[in-house]
Amino acid sequence: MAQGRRYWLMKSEPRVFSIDDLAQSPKQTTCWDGVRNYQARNFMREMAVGDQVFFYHSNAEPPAVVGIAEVARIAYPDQTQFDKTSHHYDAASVPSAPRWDMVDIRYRQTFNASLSLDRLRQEPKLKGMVLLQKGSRLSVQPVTESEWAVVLKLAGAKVS
DNA sequence: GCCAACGTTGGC
DNA sequence: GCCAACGTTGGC
Repeated sequence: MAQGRRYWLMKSEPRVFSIDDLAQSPKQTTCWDGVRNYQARNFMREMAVGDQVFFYHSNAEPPAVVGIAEVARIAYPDQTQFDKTSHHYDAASVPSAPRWDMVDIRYRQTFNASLSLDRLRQEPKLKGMVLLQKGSRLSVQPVTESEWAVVLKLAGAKVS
């Protein structure tokens, strides 16, 4: 295992892009465009290839961690910021100094039983998770190694 | 669909 | 540099 491999959680609305969509993408890989929050962007800039990612369904019934992906490409400019026809267009960003980045993530697995937000809240060991903090809305957030292990265990997922 | 919490913008 | 107004996120 690579030293210092890190763990993250990324949110997506399943009606927009679900973990099934990721699994069915070419090479089971997608670029994570559209992030327009500086904190989330900064976390993506810290990512390394091979970092592990919990795939979280937000605005879902129920909201839940549904599986695992991994970082396949480190941060690079999100082209949608320059696309006037895109929802994510940012008139204040210029190609010589792109404001917004994205990473590529690759599908790894879908949990047999997804872990609802409710279930996660019931686990004392996960009290500190960024996801569970009051008012937390970050769409890209760090997960500690111990939180990663606890969630995996709750999911009954095979550790590889 | 509501609205609390949070981030961003822009007037001053 | 303060802060009110506004927009967005995302659980419920």
